[in-house]
Amino acid sequence: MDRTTSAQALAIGGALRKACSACSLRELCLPRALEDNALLELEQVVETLGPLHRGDHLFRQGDEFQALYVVRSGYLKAYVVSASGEEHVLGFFMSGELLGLDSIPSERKRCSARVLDTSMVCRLPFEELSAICTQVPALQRQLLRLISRELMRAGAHSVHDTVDSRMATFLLDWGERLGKRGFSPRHFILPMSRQDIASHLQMSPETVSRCVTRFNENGWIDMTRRELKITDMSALAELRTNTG
Amino acid sequence: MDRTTSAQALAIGGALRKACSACSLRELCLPRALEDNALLELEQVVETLGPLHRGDHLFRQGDEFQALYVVRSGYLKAYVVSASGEEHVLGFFMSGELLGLDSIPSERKRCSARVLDTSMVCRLPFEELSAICTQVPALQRQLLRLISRELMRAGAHSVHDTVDSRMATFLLDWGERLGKRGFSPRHFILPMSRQDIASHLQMSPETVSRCVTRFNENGWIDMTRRELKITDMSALAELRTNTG
DNA sequence: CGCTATTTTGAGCCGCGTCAATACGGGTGG
DNA sequence: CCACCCGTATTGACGCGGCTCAAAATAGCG
Repeated sequence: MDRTTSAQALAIGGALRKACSACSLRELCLPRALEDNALLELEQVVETLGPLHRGDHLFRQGDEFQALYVVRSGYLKAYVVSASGEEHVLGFFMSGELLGLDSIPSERKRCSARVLDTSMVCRLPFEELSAICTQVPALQRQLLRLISRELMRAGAHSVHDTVDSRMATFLLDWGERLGKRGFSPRHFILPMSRQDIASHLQMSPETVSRCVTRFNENGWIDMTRRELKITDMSALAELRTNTG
Repeated sequence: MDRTTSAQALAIGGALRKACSACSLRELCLPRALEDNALLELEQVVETLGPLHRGDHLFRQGDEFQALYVVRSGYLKAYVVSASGEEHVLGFFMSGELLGLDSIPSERKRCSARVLDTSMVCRLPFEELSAICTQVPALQRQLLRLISRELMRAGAHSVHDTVDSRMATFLLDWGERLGKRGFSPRHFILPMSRQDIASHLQMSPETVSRCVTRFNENGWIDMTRRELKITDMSALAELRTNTG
């Protein structure tokens, strides 16, 4: 999947530059339910960045806050580096998802965003976006909608569920997000390392590994390296207690 | 403090009904940095609720989303009830703080809010608020600011710190929030039960209790029941690793 | 002054983190 | 095409923090 995705992004890169209206992500993204003339305004302030490559930084902790970002294609992770120097992964992002919402008040980025797999990204300068919002209530609404969705996700992070529960939730959630984008929700390639998963789910890499092994042995999944086939959806679904 | 706070709220309840501009919370709240005419608009859609009493619900999980709420005085908690029937406390709120941000997209409240101690609350009907935002960029900005602050708080919840670390963080944070409101940051009365604290910090009530005992023995705090004196600020500060 | 809810204390156990060693895989150069 | 190397992933052994279960102490309330 790595290569396919990035190749596509490259191929249509030129066209992306001026077309929210033609974007396949329209329904998932900011312009959802926007009228044509509003879309035109939005398009004028959107810049497309990329292709960005594995390891590149979209922004860094401490940078000045200036823009929001939407993933066009590829995958990114957001993370903070704690005082003790360890990385803590806040989340992973795929096409249509919004990054950078955490930093508006401080005027400094609270986290860094790094590319996991070759990506195209739309940049929405915040000042301009904000200005358009005052003219287009629907856009303002949608922005709030997306922000609030983000809040929910953050709040749902109920640790103190079992390790198995958190892992199952993570795998199912990732599959569902892919499903909304037209990919298979039960067979995919994860773009992040075990370390990243561990950090995000608040456990050790060893535990992630053991968890995967266990799931494999139980016949719930078939996972080697980063390729995952979910073979027993309902078994995983039973493990996750929370609101997804 | 319980009685004092609620009594004040009652005493000036009448005046509150029409005065963002005279509100002592103005700097902490939504109207921060708003011009006078914008304030007038805001005042016209704000309703004041209360006094609400311990145990009352401000809203419940599943309710239709219609408004945001700002605490005028008193204390509330937000929580979700999981499928297994247990309560999970998402956060505690004091004067000037905003509730209800998690629910915008779903049109249904994702959590419930319950009064911990007699409270006055401002109700901001979302439709109207949203409409004013399109006319008053500064308000829109401030709303985003508050929402984003909320996001940060949610993200900062780094479990997998020690129990002691989480507890220290919680106590210091609570004190600091009180400090911003003119109260002592090192001597106060917590409005929530040990159970609530435990749920919020993702630990068992027994562990909370043991933790308090330990802190007492170390001479860091002097806490009996809900009254807390912080006697060694720096000891606690050393425990908290994260961004507060 | 008893009754009940909350908090504290104690004993025991288990999940998961830590440390350490091994296996795997992908890239590189001969 | 194979040998080598290094980063990532797996597996194993062990210890401890914090959960669980259970009981005692304390506070709030009629």
